[in-house]
Amino acid sequence: MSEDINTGNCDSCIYKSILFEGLSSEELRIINHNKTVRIFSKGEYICHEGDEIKRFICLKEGLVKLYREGKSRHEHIISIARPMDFIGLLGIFSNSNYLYSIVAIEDSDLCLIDLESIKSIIKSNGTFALNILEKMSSVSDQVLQIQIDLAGKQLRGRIAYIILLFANQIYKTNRFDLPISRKEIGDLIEMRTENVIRILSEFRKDKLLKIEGKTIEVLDMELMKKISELG
Amino acid sequence: MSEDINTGNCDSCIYKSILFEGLSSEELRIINHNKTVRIFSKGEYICHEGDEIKRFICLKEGLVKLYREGKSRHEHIISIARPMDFIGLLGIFSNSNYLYSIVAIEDSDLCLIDLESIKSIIKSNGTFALNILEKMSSVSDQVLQIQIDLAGKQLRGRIAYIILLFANQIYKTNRFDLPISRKEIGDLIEMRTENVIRILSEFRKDKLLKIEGKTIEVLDMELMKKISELG
DNA sequence: AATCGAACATGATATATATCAATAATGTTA
DNA sequence: TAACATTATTGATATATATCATGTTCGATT
Repeated sequence: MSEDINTGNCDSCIYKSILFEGLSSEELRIINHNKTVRIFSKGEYICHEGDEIKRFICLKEGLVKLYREGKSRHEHIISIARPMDFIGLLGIFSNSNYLYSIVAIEDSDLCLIDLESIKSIIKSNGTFALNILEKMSSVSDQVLQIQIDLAGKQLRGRIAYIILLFANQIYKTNRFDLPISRKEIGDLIEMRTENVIRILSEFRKDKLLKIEGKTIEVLDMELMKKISELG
Repeated sequence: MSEDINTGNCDSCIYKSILFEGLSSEELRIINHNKTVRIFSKGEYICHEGDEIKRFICLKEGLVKLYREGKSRHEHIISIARPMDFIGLLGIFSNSNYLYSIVAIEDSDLCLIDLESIKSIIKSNGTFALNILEKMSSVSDQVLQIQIDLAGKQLRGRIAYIILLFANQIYKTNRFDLPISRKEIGDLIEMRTENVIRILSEFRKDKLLKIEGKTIEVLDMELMKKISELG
């Protein structure tokens, strides 16, 4: 386990302009004194399902996955979160315990802010309150949209959808390294590992994708979009 | 179209104690003057996908469905909302337009509050802000949980899950009238109408359910729970 | 370099689900 | 009441997906 660090200054943080814009210097001081900045290595747990929620978590750098252990079936990945997402998003203000686990899938730089401090500032600063409401709403909404989008698709459509999500939303390039295994892709879009592999191979044979291990290149973006939408 | 009415007094509203508890009398006056109370008949649209979001919608009585028109496939019902749900929930603070349509599936009594008025009170009253954040978070979270729960199940499990949702969450009784058609159940849990009917018949033959048209009685609650969890 | 386990890959087969077809029941309108 | 449309139902079949079996590749460890 790495040590907690509190070096990062809020003034230079990417979140300052998004979230903490209108805060008074006193409010910023509170945040600054009640936060922990820490690097989590790939594979390291950030929280476990059932843990008490004590921190408001911001992802500064890296990539994490939120997932639930299925009682009956396999692990279900709820979301892959990237910087600017408030990864403690869902239910953080309505539940006292996490409904999912969070694990770093790349080395990640996180800022953990004491939740009570955030709540006290919400109470005292309405603009901040509205701001945080908008941001949380947006992130939760995105997660839900993805679940709904996926629910209506069959395997080919789901694979195309998730590849495009990585290409266009997360890495913003046609060529990228998958941060997760084929099994984890299956956990994310509810299909078996074998079928993930099979359909990726199909897309490779059909010249839609170039695949070398974890490196994926989207060769025919238009057709991928069509498969994702209609699939 | 029925006429807009503004008779309901906020003092006697079920939402007052949940949501508007700590408001000053001036703030309550603002709400009271910027709201519309209206009955929507069964089948009537409350909003259409794409409409601009201008109101904060509370369901006082009745039942509504939120759904998206699928581009490729069928209609997808996102949620059946009941009183105490803020049905304009998802993205109301982060989007300017509705991502789904809302239709009354029973005669429903709604309170439509001007969204800007709500926002201005959020800014001026931190306790209200935190309160609304908690409630919105809770409702969004529930919707997401249901989607995630359903994603991992096969047909029998999904039918059991949705029957239990109606029995335990919505109507709170073992015997109730389904407010929606078999086709709509299919739209809600992503399966074809024929299979909804088939599996309901199966459950009837297995003495799990008693079915007379739209009236459903859960005969073996324990087994239904097991099917729902493991399915 | 040898060994081990995990991830990747492909084919054969079983199972789950959708689709198609046909009919019955129900409600709605003229 | 007749005529019609919508919903509910069941069976036969096609398709999609999961499962099983087996082998290969890759990376970590010794």
